[in-house]
Amino acid sequence: MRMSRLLLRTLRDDPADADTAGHALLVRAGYVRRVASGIYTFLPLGTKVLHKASAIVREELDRAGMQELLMPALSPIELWEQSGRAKKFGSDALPAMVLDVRGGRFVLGLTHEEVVTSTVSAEVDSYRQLPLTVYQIQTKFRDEARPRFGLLRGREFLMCDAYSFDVDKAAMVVSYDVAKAAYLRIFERLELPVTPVEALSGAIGGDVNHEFMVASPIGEDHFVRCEKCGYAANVEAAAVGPPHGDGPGADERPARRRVATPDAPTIEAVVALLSDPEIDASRTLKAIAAFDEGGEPVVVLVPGDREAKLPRGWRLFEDEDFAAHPELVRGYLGPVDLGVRVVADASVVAADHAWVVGANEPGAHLKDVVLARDFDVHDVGDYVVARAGDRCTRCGGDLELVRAVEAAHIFQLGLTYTAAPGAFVMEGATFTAEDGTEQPFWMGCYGFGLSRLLAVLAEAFHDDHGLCWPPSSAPYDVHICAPGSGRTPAVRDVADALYAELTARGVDVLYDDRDVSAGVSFADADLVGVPLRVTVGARGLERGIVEVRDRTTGEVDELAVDAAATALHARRDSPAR
RNA sequence: CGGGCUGUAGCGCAGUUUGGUUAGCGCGCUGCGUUCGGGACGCAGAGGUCCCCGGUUCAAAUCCGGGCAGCCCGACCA
Repeated sequence: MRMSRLLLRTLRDDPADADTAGHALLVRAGYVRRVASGIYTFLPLGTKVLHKASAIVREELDRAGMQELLMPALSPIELWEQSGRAKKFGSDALPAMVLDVRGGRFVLGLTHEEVVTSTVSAEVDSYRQLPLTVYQIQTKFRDEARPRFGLLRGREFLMCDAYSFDVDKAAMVVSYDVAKAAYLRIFERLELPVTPVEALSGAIGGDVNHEFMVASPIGEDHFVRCEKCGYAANVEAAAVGPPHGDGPGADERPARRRVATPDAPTIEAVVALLSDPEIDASRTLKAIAAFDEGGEPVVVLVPGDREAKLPRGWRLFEDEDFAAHPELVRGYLGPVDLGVRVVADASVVAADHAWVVGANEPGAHLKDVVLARDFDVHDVGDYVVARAGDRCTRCGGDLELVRAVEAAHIFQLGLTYTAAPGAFVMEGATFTAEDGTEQPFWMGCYGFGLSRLLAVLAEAFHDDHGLCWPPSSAPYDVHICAPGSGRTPAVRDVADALYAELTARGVDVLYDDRDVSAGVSFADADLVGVPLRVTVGARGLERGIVEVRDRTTGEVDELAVDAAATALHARRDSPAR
């Protein structure tokens, strides 16, 4: 591509609305432009990178035996009503965009379990057609509460989503492992270090699932990793081991007493009000009202300085639930003499000190409350969100906390969309098994954020001067600069010839044929970040050479003019890194 | 959804407090000339619904009211 013809304008200043270095560079270097909040145009350079990444995704998924198809972005709401997920629209978990148009009400697809399940159900009747995994690369829409970080969280984004269909659980696990391995190969080819972590499944459903996390300072997620045994999990899902401690001692402790705490419904407010050097948030108990999977009210206790984590299927109390249960006083909940089932995190039971707890009446708390003496718990479990320094449940090692971007997320859906009671079951999602019986499909689904990947790559691969693409995702293989070509015919002739020869050999070249100063040409080359820059100039031609500079390492080599094309072609195929 | 900040040329910004000629600056853009291997310089130009609607006033980018958009922070509850 001749740069004089490329739809490209580089910017000298960071755009005012860019909040990360990577995104600022994608805008400055002319890869993307914002159209509206969370909505972007991919200019030709950005589109090239999307195509390069998509090609890798397609190659690896095809190689894993998957088949590409393309489903509509618009789907009739009836499909979502059938599965029951329409009821979740508007929530954070399922922020769907819904459209009333001629012909009825449609949903702009934010994920395609319903569509793919009805499609496959209509085409597959027999176990002989299984296993089957299909995928698509398509634009998705989500009504995000707050789009941010450029391409990282948009309202419209490009995604690769795959769906597997199997005869039973064991076969599903095989398909899942195949997809997981394929995704790992994709990240390897993109040169992005990724960590698969155990995670929560949210509104998608299913049990086993993994997120593919890329460590990054702009990540919106955190995962914990055990340095010793390699266990890795999202903090929301991580199992946390009980801390050391013997539980409350048999020693004499002051009796519990009531203290007035008006207008102090939060832990911070209570601690501030008591202003007792002995009492910080860790000496208070958070008591959280929720419904368990059976719909029964339950109160969960965690230390006041910890974030709580609810088991699958549990649901927090909302305003109307508190209204319906006046005995549970919002902001002043405590375990003493509470007529509701109480469960506690293991760290609560292991602690050997007294607690400050809500008194179950507005404006009052209880001090010096001791487990077993003043209250009992019906069950002990793992109810806290992991944090750095917690112990690994597998090996007892220390967990470290890593900030990361969720680049992909894969799920073992099982029968969630086909037969599981109370799940998002679609009609007729069955096949005839070998024994002649009708059986539901066992499904998996596998999502990979492609436009988000652009943001992740830009964040991972840049320096002060611009982007530094790895060859696998770079928009071009080679960038030719020809300073002085506008007034030195020999330079122009050699550069033109090199461009023509490389292009003929299938090397993808960005040729800066603009009549601009050397400084501008080099600065733009740095900004755009093509892996190899070739400089054809009068200075080198006097010695019969051109210069090759590696954008990432800064290493400079010299090549004889007449051998340059051959050498660059060879280097493109096996980058010397 | 709550709070804060912002909206002026393609991009980055000043001007708004205290209303007053023809609304400025840098980058970018066009033309001519000089220069030119790390974002050159001179001269001459082009480019504006000052976010929108309404109001106050002789006069509004500036004051008032309402709206919209962007960015940031927070988001249940403990």
